Order: sequence, then C-alpha cells, then structure tokens
Amino acid sequence: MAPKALRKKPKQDRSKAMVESIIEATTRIIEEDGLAALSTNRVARVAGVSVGSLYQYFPNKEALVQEVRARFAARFETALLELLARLPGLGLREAIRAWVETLVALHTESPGVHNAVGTGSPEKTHHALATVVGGYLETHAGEIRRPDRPLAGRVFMDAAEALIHNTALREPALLEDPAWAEEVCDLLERYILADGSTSSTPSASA
Amino acid sequence: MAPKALRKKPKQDRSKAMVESIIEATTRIIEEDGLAALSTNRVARVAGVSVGSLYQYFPNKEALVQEVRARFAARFETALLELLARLPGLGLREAIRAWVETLVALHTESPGVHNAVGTGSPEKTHHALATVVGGYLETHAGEIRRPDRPLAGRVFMDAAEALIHNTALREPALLEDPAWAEEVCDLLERYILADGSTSSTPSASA
Amino acid sequence: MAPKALRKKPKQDRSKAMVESIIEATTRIIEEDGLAALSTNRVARVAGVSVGSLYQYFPNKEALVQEVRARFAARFETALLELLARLPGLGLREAIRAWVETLVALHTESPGVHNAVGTGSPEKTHHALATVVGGYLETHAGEIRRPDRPLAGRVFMDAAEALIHNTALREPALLEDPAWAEEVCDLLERYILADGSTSSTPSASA
Amino acid sequence: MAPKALRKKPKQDRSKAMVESIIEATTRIIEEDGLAALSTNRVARVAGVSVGSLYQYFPNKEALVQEVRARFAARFETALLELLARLPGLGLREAIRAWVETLVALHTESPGVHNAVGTGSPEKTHHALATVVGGYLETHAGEIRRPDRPLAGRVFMDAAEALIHNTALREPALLEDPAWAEEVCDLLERYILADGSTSSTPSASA
DNA sequence: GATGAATGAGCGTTCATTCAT
DNA sequence: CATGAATGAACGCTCATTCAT
Repeated sequence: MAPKALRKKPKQDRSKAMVESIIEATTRIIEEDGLAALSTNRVARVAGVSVGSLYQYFPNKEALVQEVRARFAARFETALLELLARLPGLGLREAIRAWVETLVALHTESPGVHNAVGTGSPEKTHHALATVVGGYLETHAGEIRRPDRPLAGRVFMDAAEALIHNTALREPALLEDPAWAEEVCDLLERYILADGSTSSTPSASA
Repeated sequence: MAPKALRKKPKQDRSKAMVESIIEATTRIIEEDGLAALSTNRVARVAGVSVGSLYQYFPNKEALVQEVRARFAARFETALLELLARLPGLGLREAIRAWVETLVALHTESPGVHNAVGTGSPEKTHHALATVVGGYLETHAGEIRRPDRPLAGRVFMDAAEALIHNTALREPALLEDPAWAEEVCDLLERYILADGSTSSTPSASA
Repeated sequence: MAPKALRKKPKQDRSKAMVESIIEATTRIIEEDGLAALSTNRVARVAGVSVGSLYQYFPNKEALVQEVRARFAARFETALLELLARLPGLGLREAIRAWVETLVALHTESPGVHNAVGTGSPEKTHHALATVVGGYLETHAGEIRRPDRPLAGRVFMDAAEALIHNTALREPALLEDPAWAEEVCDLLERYILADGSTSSTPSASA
Repeated sequence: MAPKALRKKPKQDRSKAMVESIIEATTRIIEEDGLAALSTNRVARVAGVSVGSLYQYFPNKEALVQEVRARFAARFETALLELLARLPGLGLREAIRAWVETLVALHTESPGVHNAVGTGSPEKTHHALATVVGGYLETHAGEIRRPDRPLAGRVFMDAAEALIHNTALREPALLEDPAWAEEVCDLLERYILADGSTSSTPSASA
C-alpha cells in the first residue's frame, strides 16, 4: 500500500553499501600502496566514511584484510568450482586450456592485493579441488602418463598456479601474450598427457 | 705456535657476533611473524642486545632488512653462478636435475623471509642468468623440442622458480619428498626435451 | 532571545580551548625550565591532554614554539603600532615616556619566554619602526641634540629595548619601580633632547 | 739533574691539556651550532678525546656548560676588576670610555656562547662591582647630575651592558664602528655627568 | 547508528652515562 | 687512567581503537 514496499530494508542497504565501500577502499589502498600503507583512518577517508562507522562493521584492522582475503578466496572458489563443473564435458587438453584461462583471468585483476593477502583457503578448498581434480584424472586414466595420479594432480595445480601467480606479479604483460599462454598449456599437457594424446603444436621440426 | 692463533681480536669478534645475532633475530622475526612485525626494539630484545647497540651497527631499521636481503641475494647468486659454471659439462637432463636441486636447496632455508624480502637482484643477475641459460640451450638446440628457445628458457626458469618457491611457502615438507622432486624434474624435462631424449622414468604401465 | 546566543559551537570551543591550553603549557614550560626542557609529551601532560591531541593541532614540536613566538610578535607589533600611531600627537618627552611604558608593559609578561623564542619579526617590523621613528625625529629636529638623527634613533631604540629586556630577565622587580623608570626615561631624554628642552627633574642640588 | 726537572707533573699537565681541549671544543660547538647541538660525544670527538675521559673530568654534560660559564664569568671579573683598579686615576669621562671599551672587548669574543650560557655570576660579582662603582661615583659626587647615585650606578652599568650585549648579538659589526661607540659613550655621559662637565662632542649646531 | 576528536601504547631513533677491557 | 662499545630512558611522532556527542 504505502510506498513501503519499495523501501526495502533501508538500514541493511546502507550497511551493505558501507561495507562495500570500505572493502573497496581497502583493496585499492593495498593494490596501490601495499599492505604497509593500510591504515584504518585512510580506509575510512577513502571510503568516505568515518572511522567510527568502519569499526561498526569491522572489529579491527585485521578484519579488513581478512575480508579482502575472503573475497579473493571466494572469487577463486567460484571460478574454480565453475571450472570443475565443466570438467566432465571436457577432454583433457580442453580441460588444461580452460584451467589456464581461468587462472589467468583470476590473476589479472589485482595481483598486488592477491599477493599481499594470499588466498587464505589453504585446507578446505584446496582439498576439495584436489578431490575433484583427482576424480577427473581417474576418469581419464588411460590418457595420462603419470603413474601417481594424485601426486600428478597436485603438481599440475601447483605448477599452473605458481607460474601464473608469479608471472602476474613480476611480468603482468606476459599474461596477455598468447604465445606465452600456449607455452604454459603445452608445458602442462606434456607433463600430464600420454604421448599418444600429446598436442602436436610445437615440434622441433615444425 | 703460541696460543695466539686462537686469540681473535676481541673487538672485532664482539662486533661480528653482535651483527650476526642482530641479523639472526631479524631473520627469525620475519620468518615467524612477517615483515610487519619487525621492530627495532623487538630485534634488539630477541638478539639479546640493546637498541643502542643495534643502532651502532645499523643506521636504521631498513638497513636490517637490506642486510637480510643482501645475504639472500648473495646466497642465490653464489649458488646459481656455481650451477651455471657446471652447466657446460652437463647433459640437458642432468642440467635440469641440478637446477631443481639447487633451487630446492636455496628455498629450504627460510622461505618466509625469502618471500618477504625478495632477492633484490632483479635486473643484473636475472639478465645474466637468462643470457647464460639461453646460450646453453642453443648448444643443445637439437635435443630441444621448443621452437622458440629464448621463450622456452624463460618459461623454464619461471616455472621452476615459481613451483619451488610457492611449494616452499605453502608445503615446505614436499621439498624433501624425492617423488615430488622427480615429478618436477619430469615436468621440466617433458617441456624442454625432444621426444627422442625424453626420460623414460614415468610410464602408465609402471 | 533563546539562550542560543550563549551556546557556542561545542567543537570549535573544545578545539580552541585545547589549543589554548597547549600553548599555555608550552609557554609555562619555557618560562619555567627553558626551551631545552620542552618536550611534546611534557606539554601534553601539563596541558592535561594526550600527545595525540597535541598532534591534531600542531604538526610538530617546532610548531608549538612558532605559535608562541608568533603570539609574542603579534603582541609586540600591536602595541608598538599603537604607540607609533600616538606619536604625532606627542611631544618628545611624552613620546619617550610612552615608549618606555610600552616596552616595560611588553616585557613584564613572560620575559623568559620572550628571551628564549625571540620575537621573530626581525626585518619587516624593525624596519617599519625605524622608518616611523626616523620620521618622527625629523619633525622634532630642532629639539634634538644629536647631529646624526638616524643613528640616534637606532641607538635610542636599542638602548631602550636592551635595558628593559635585560632588566626584565635579571631583575624583573625593577620594572615596577617608578624611580627606576624615571631614570631610564631621563637617560633617554638626556641622550636625545637638546639642552633647552631637557627635563628638570633630576639635579645634583635637588 | 736528570731531565726530570723539565718533566713537571706529567699527569697534571696531561689532565690540564685534556680539560682545556674539552672546554675549547664545548665552546666552539656552542658558538657555531648552539647549545642544543651540544652533545658529550660530539665534544669528545671534537676535543680528540674519548667520552670516558671526558667523564673523568666532568661529572656530566651540565658541568661542561658550567665550566664554560665560569670561564666567561672569570674573564668578565678579571677585566672588570682591572678596570675598577684603574678607576681612581680616571676622570668620569675617561672612566666611561674605559668602561665601554672594556665591555665591547669582552663581548667581541664569542657573543653566541656568552648569550647561551650567560655569566652565571649574578650575586657576588655584581654586588662587588656595584659597591666599587658606587664608591667611585661618590668621590665624583660633585660632577654627577643624578641625585640617587647608587641607582644611577646600577642603571649606568645595566644600560652599558645591555646595549653592548644586545648589539653584539644582533649587529656585531656595529661594535667596531667608532661613531656607534661615541654615541654610546655620549649617552652614558649625558646620563651621568652634570651639565658643566658634559662632553661637548655632539651638538645640534655642530 | 554515525561521527571524528581524543587517547595512549608503541614505534624508530638519539644520546647522556657507564663499565669491561 | 683511557677507551669506546654498550646501555636504556626518553624523545618526537603515528595510528589502531574508543567514546562523548
């Protein structure tokens, strides 16, 4: 009846907007000037909010960093779970390419923040990933050259993540170089795939 | 013949011992609690020294970090230059194994510190490495499957460093697992070596 | 009508009161124990304020001293400009008395602080004073015994300032002794005035 | 008969030389960079002595300043006592000139130090001076225009000291200007001397 | 709630003073 | 005694956190 229906939980909305702008400010400061330059007052100023309000939503400075970390972890989880969901329909070589694409996309956004806060999801997510990837690899056991597939899964994930993470940090431009991406995919393929199913792309005779 | 040989100059000794204990304390604090937790007073306390003494040997806090960084950089340079010197006498597969062994050894000591302070030798050393490695690859051009050998050299070094660095940080125990090391070597071999010279170690039938 | 008129903006008031108490504390410490004994923590303690608050209003310790100096300079400038404004309407002997009175009043307040911080208006004000005083002396050229009137003006001002300044520092009680003031005025009169217009006050036969 | 006779109290000599160089260093530092820049370590370094030795002869930093002050006071006392000794043989006008000359000479040496440390002989010496000067003035009572001769003596001494002291600090060059000295002498003469014995130097008709 | 002035523990650094050599 | 390395209280200043408004 009244316009009430439109005015949905104004408080919650305001709160959410505040939290969002605070987290956004935190992220920007870390990305631009590093973790050491992060101060609650500065966050509040950049977010256009008072310090007091900041402390209404975050118990202390560390909580800001944790929230940023959590969001990064969530972004990773979401993207990787989507990837895992697509996995069954993908051949090994397509899976590898999808994996690299996904990681590159994830590391493109704010590499500085990512490096500063880490992902923070050491156990649970990592485990889940390992399990799903492990299962996937089992279903392709015949095409895989590695005898110890769980170990291979781990090394595969670590290698992809490490290489892309470090490159994002040190030479971000490379991330967008298709030749580089091809090299990375190839590296992973050659590691995982049995010779018969290997990509034919690079060859000394080519 | 006199016991003179054992008598070391007391002043120099004290000084050196002090500097060492200060650097050691600095390293421990960074390794255990991170760069942000580093404070000159804490360093002094941990080193069993007064702040004043600390400032007798280091002009400011940053100098502590720089010294730690310099020591890491020196350790890396020494080890990698030794490795490069051995390269010419090594076959590709041996070279890869030596490379991995060297990096693993370098990352075993204080991965946290290494991550926090970096190596500090971004340009010169890295460049020198790239050049020498590039030259080495050219002399083995026939055994290498990658058409773009400079790019391959870079990806090879990045992959090795990234994988070992990140593993040292996240799962240091793995560094000492021979199976893991074997996987890493194999990953690099398969990426670099032409099929004819590929390792026969892993096989789906094994 | 409402009591609004009495209600002052609370924020501005608090701020102003804080600044005042900080400056007051600074002044007291300098006066009692000297500039060397001035420390921001002590100022804060004496002012009944936290160091943090002090730094909300003053960017650093030097700013405290500068503010004190500025206030002294302002007090001097105001008083001396008022005096200069009155000069044209005054005879030489009255002018001298007014001059002495003004300086004595200015030096009565906190001689220690004044000595420690100086006035800070070395060039501009001093110059302006010299000019005005010089002009005044010219209009009374006939009554003045000194041939070099600009030099006389300078020595006059220096002598008055120096004598009163040093007495304020070393024997403040004298400043309120009318006999002493009379001596000072007489000293200046005898120096400046031609014999015909000399005060008849003191005489060996009196 | 051995050369012993020449080697007089070597220890005392060494000590004395040390004390001298320490005091000299202290004086130089104060004169050049101010009291605030005085530090025991710096004094020791400038004096070519170890801090430990410094503390052998001076119980603390303040003692350094006190010694410098004492030496200044002694220099003043000596010079003024010599002056006082000459007083009886001097006419009033000569006495005034001698007084000014003496003070100017005393203030020429290290005005910065003098101002920083003061003279430190407030009571005894000042009193002694006042007494002798008072006595001298009494013997010339007939030539003096001031009825209250003790007060006149004090104002005379204060005016001379203040004017010369402040000028030494602010415009040291003036100290060597004969015209300025003449003005100062004349100021003091006119204040003290009865009209009959007044200097004829300056006159409006000259 | 929101605000931002106020707080004070703690930081990096200095320097008067001590004491083992 | 001379030395100067060692000490640690104290300084100027910052910033995470609180709380009166």
